[in-house]
Amino acid sequence: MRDCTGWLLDLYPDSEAGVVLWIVTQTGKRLRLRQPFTVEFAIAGPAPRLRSAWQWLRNQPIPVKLERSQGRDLFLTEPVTLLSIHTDAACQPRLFAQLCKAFPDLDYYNADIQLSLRHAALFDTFPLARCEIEYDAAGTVSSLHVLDSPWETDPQAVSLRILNLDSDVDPQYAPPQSLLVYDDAQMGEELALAHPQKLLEGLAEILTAYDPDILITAYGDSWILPYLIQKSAELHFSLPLNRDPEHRIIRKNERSYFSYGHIVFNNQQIHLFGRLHLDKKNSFLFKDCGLEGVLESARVTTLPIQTSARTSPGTGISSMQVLTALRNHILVPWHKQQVEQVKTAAEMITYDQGGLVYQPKIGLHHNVAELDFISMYPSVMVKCNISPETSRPDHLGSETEPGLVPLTLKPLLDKRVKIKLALGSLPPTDPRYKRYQAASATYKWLLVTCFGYLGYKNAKFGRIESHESVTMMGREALLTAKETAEDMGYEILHMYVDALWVIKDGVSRPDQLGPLLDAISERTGLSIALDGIYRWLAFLPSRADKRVAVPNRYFGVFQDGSIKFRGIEARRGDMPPFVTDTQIELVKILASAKSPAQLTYSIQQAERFLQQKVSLLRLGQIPLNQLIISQRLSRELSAYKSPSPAARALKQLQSIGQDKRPGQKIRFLYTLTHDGVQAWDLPEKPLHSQIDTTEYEKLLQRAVQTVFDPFAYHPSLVKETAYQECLC
DNA sequence: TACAGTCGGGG
DNA sequence: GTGTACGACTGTA
Repeated sequence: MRDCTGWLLDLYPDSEAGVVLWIVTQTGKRLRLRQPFTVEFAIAGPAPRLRSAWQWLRNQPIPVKLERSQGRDLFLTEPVTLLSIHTDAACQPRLFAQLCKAFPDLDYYNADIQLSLRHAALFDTFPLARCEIEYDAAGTVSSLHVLDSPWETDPQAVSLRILNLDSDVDPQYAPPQSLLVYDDAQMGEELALAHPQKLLEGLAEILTAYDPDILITAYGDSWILPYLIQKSAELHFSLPLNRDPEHRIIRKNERSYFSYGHIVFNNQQIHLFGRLHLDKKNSFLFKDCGLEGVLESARVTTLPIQTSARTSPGTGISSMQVLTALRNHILVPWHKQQVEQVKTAAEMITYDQGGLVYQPKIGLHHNVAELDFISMYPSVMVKCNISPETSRPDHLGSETEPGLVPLTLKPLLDKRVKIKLALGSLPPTDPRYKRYQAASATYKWLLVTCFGYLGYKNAKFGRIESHESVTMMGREALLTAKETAEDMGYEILHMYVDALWVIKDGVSRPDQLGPLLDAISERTGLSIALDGIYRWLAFLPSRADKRVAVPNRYFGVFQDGSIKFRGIEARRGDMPPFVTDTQIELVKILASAKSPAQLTYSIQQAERFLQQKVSLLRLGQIPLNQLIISQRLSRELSAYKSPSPAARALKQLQSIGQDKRPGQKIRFLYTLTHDGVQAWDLPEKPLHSQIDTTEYEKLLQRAVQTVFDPFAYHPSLVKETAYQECLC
């Protein structure tokens, strides 16, 4: 018998039986261990059907242990009678698929659960958990103890070997000539793509010598790894991308799906075994929060690192709920079917609204304080114990046992608060600072998504009534905050879901807001913080009707000089960088005015800056990539009923055999050509003389108007003097 | 003018 | 493998 202490790098089903565990030991060894692992799932239904299923299970080849049992379905008051099926982890997905095909009418429980979650429920494991393990000479684990928890803020760190794999240029802009292979110290090699055999040999040598734990690529999912795999096959070369020789690399297909009212495109994925492949271009989490964020997300969701890097926070929070359910012996339904309960008309009025949204007072304001509730909705869920099983408001607070959702959220919220507090007192140079920031940003997404998930009808533990309870409590809290502020002599300029903007004569310093913040926290039981005090802030009217305010169109500058803007052109992803940058720069110039008196001067400065930009545009001196419009395709080309610019650009691409799927972005320029646009991904770039500058001036004019309007200033873009200055 | 198409939002 | 809202706004016909 041997034993070791180490960190769990990866966990997946063995091809034969049980699970494979990869351990990075304290002494730096990489161990591949196996552990027998039996899993359980269950079916419910009419007794005769369960008897038939019992017979069927007895007569099929996969070994199973069957028993009658009872379980708790969160959505039912009575216990459910079950036929529970115990089988080996490696066989369960196949057995479930076959059983489900033979008995589609039964209710399935705990049937489609990630292996890592099942393991976590039993052994308290999670990615990078520190473990103490006993195993025999054949590498079979006999005991496993986890020594730390995902909720520790400073776990003993594991030292991982990281290898980066990029191309010399971004393949989106030009065809790459070589691959760059380098470690974290930026030491590495450049391998020419022109010589595949030499490329493979060079890479194999590095992989063997360095034996990385994590392979971080740019476009490894969509291009580099598929390319390497294909070349290896063609040349009969054995490239050690994988660490586990018994497991083949798997490719998960690309797909498009709906999320948040948009169609989203997910590229294909390449997963390795025993080594982790992370594609930084195919992971929102990686782009947002870096490797630290990816690892942190895996730790708290218990999803495998390669999976957690590529999934949405919705999947993450859902996994956490499933884990809570498993640990508390609550059945996890498959294909949750649930209808909204009938409500009276009166109930509809109180329930069926979202967050509280006010009409802001249009125009320019000075010394405005913005107060934000911290993680308002998740806090409400925990504080009021809102969960699918405790969601009716007449039940609110009456449950003594915390529900599934609060139980899941509590440790996450607590850890985020702990980290945020620590961040406040740490210097940015502290080694923990970066990790804490990444972790906080990661948890933020998990927490935010949890609320939406509560109201999603296909979520395993969603229930629309819980969703509505949360928004109702949120509205109440915001109204309480409003009353509190008014009681203390503040004027409310605006309220929006979890934030309010207030002013009061003589209040212009953060410390003056302390009593108000304390009073609101006291009266609502929720944490609220000062986002900042604006030197000035402009709430914008609707373009259609200048008398009507729009709840989320504003821009302003805080006392520290940082600017904040919502809903204006620069926030939109479909504006060309030229317009976005110019608009932001204009706001910054106006922001440099420390007092209303200095504004006149700043406005003049802003106008001069603007005239220069316009001149450069007309002279064709703005680089083409500053003029690219990027839009998300919402459908197939044939499904477009009217030829939008994006559709016309897509048509151009398709005519040269390039395709874009719904959810992918298409980039184009406004041109003076027949279509009025030119797709950026065509081999030919347009000449500057073909650019439709009036179209860009129109976009710019609009963005400029947005910024200058609150200052009652209306510049025209044509100014001969500035134009001539640029000509010289 | 009506309808089609795109975007943001939370922190 | 997991949020098909909702309203502001612009473009097309």
